[in-house]
Amino acid sequence: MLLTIDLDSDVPIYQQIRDRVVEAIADGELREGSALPSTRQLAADLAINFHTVNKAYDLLRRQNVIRINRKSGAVVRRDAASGPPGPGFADDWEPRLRTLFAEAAVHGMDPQEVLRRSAGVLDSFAPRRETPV
Amino acid sequence: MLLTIDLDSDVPIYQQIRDRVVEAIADGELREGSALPSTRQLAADLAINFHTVNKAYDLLRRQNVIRINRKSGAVVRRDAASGPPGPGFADDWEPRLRTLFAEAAVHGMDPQEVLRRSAGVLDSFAPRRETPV
Amino acid sequence: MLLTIDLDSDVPIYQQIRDRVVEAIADGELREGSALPSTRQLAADLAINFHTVNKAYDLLRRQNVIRINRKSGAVVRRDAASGPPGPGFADDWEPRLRTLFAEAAVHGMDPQEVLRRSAGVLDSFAPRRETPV
Amino acid sequence: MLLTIDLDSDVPIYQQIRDRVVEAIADGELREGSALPSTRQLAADLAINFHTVNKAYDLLRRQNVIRINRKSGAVVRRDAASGPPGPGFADDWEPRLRTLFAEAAVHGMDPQEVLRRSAGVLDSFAPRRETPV
DNA sequence: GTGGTCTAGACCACG
DNA sequence: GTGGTCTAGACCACA
Repeated sequence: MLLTIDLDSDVPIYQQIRDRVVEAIADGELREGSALPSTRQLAADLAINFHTVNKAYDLLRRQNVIRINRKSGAVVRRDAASGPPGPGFADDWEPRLRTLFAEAAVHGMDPQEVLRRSAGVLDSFAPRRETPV
Repeated sequence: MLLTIDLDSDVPIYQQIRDRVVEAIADGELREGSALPSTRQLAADLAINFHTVNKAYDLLRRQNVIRINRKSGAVVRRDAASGPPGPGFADDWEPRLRTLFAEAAVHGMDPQEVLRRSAGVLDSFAPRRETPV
Repeated sequence: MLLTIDLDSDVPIYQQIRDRVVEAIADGELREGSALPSTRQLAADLAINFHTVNKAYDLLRRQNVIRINRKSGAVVRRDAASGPPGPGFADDWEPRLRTLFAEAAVHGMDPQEVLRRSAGVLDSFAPRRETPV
Repeated sequence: MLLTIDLDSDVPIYQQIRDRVVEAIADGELREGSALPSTRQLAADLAINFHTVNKAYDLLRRQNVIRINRKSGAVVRRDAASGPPGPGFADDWEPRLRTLFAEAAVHGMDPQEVLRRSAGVLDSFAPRRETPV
């Protein structure tokens, strides 16, 4: 199965689906052009309602991660090789990074350890392919 | 004012308060033993319901960041110098890091840029004091 | 009642709600800061499901027309006095204008008549207030 | 190729075809009596299902823009010189204009700018020929 | 077959 | 009290 979710998590299911898809793209399991399962198919696989999958896909579409086609379903629209982020992206992203790192700092995680783990996560992602000519 | 919040954000207010307090500790503005404003005081300053502040403080307490005494109010319980994180902390924290980084990767932010910003955020925090003897 | 919808139209109800709200703002019936009815209240007034209103409000929020606050509900975020459109707006808007005008042209409406009606519609809108200092 | 469509747009393909044909007539690229490509030909050119083209042509026929003969295929039935619009046309058309202009107003586009763009679009259309005697 | 819309109702999170 | 989430099922639009 492509992705797993935790029904008991306090993170909404549609958000978990979004996160798992984004991670799958970063990992290289999905890449630009890859097809996602149909909403009803994925809903059946995860034993959840198809509206919830719908909401997740709609969110991914609004974030320009996938495109949705009536005929062919959901398709990955961008991956790491699809070009640099839009101008406003970092402004939204870095504050969240700051909050996450602050949490680690307060709980006593060493800055070197934070950096080490950061590098480790980045290394676990798929190497960036060259931008297609 | 110690912390500012955005009433129109989609992030719940109590969560914003938690985040700001955590960041203030990481920044060194608050340290172990520092007193937080009283719930009613902070609620008045932020023009919000004091139950909301209560909820934020309770969350911080459950996360071992502050302790709450009836007499002395809310006091910072730990900062970066208060010792290493508990055993389960990284298991909860790193997946969130992974999700955040995956988002950056998918939107095309260069891994070097991610690392650069990570180091920048860590540098903006207060240097670790020695653990008090 | 603030707005009326046509259940028999082929235009989706949530879209009609969006259109009516946008028109009410252009007409000056609603302005920046005006509160919209709560989702469940409006749903009851229109005798439709609250999820449909929810979808309409969410669409308006994504288009920066309203902001939604858990406490105070939906509030108008921008009107004609809220500053010029974002850079991409005209690129999305003018093609739709072109299609609409082409339809008029093909059906034989005189260009002068088109312009006359255009001016008439614009005159029916509220005069632009000065941007608040 | 006469017309181009965007398979990823949220606008249905049959609607896009209709729009492009109407615009081609307004532009003067097609005029009364011009033949449209056969459904199968156009479907092949656009790499879409020919039923979709059928649906678009049927819509144009119902809107009195083309007529369809088994023998001669689809032929443009009217253009700007084919006489004034029917009595109900403006009643259907102007509300859509109102909605479109309201959107521009709410997003802060200046009324003068709206009129300027309106005139620009009309100028880009083919000049009206005299009605053939 | 695909996704989109609307209805209906339960339950929760937030303030 | 507000909006948000999830479930469930019917029906429609599109290709």
